[in-house]
Amino acid sequence: MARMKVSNAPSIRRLPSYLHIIRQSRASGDFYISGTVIAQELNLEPIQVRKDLSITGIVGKPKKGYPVEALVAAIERYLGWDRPTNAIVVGAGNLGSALMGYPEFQQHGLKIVAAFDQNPVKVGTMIHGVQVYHTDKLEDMLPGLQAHTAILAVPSDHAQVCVERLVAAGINAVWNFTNQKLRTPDKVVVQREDLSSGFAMLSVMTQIRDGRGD
Amino acid sequence: MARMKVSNAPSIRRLPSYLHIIRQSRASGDFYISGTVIAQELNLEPIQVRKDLSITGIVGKPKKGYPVEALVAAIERYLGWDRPTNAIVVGAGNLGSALMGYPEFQQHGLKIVAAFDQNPVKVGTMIHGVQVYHTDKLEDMLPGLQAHTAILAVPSDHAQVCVERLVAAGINAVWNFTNQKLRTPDKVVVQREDLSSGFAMLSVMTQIRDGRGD
DNA sequence: TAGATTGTTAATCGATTAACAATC
DNA sequence: TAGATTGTTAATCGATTAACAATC
Repeated sequence: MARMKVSNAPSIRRLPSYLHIIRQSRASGDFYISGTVIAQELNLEPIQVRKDLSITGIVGKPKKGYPVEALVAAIERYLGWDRPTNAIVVGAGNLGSALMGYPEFQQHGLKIVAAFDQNPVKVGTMIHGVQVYHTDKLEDMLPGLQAHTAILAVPSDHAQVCVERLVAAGINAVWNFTNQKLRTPDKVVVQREDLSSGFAMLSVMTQIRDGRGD
Repeated sequence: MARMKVSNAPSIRRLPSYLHIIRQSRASGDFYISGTVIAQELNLEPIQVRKDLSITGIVGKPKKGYPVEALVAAIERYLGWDRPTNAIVVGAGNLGSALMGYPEFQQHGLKIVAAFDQNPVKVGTMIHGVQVYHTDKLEDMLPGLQAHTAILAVPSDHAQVCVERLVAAGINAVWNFTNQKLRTPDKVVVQREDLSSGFAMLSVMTQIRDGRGD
């Protein structure tokens, strides 16, 4: 499983955007929303939206679109966002703190139940309502927290050591915000969030626009 | 240009990881690095690394690999990271502050020259060495800052209004950390960084591993 | 030299898009 | 009803992977 294979990955990545729009539609009282409207909103092709939504199993009505309530439920269910996920933040620095305060996570069932850090100045404080513990307490506390997901935001050079400890203590899903490739046992799922690759895209798009000749 | 079309997008997104490893290799005194080694480090196929690197124009030597120094320079050049990019951060909240303190940006030639925020408590302070100004000063200050890139980290409901002001004031590249789709003139390049889609991937991978039956 | 590694060309794979009949 | 929108099937497109001759 060293490299987890997910089919439909591009579709899955688009689902949260759809969910966002469909929830807005629900909030404004609509009962149906068409793929055409969603596509318009996100600058996509309607056929792509229909294809993506088909993975949720919801069928639409010609002329009306998809039933909003059922679609929200089906996307949440497909993503596993219909049940709570407890997570810990490891590394309560700038980025870790920002993630603790990120309001949207609640809408994904993601609950940050504790943070861990080496820095004695941070230990014992609350950041955005989350208690910060010393990393040494990790093994003691993790079982009681009912959390198997870790949001990793430590300095890059601690990343590998850190993840090994996390896995030993019971973590099996890691959202990796460091720029390190992590070596983990097969059963551990890792999603790397790579800011650099986003900036690479922005840089290249800028150059092309400015006539780099591509 | 409403939807900027970039060929090789997946390759471009991988280049920063390659660059990171090749720089490490350089730091440890190597003159050559093979695609095989890079692939091993990142859990990729060697053929993919070779294909990706070919877009930089650097040719390798059979049996030895690619010249480290030339490859670093070529990737930086391809990404436009060989020349400085001045950027402003708009929204000095949790995420905006974290981005100002993100050490890796320096290695990409990205320099944050100012931050803007509505909050009077923040205005006038320095965050990670970056001066925070009131958003009202945007139009006055931007011309003097020589910055055409904005890192957008305002609350989602301000995103659209905000980007319109930015564009009017001279911004032509936006790194969008809000969850909003932005409507912008064709000439403006936008890269959206969507945390939700990353979490969607993590959630689905977890479910598959736990036997959702996919 | 022998063999590891390259670059190229072709094959495969998967995602996007097009076409269109079905239908509310 | 007329027409917008759906779901399906097929075509296209682009990215990944395989095969292999060239070569240091």
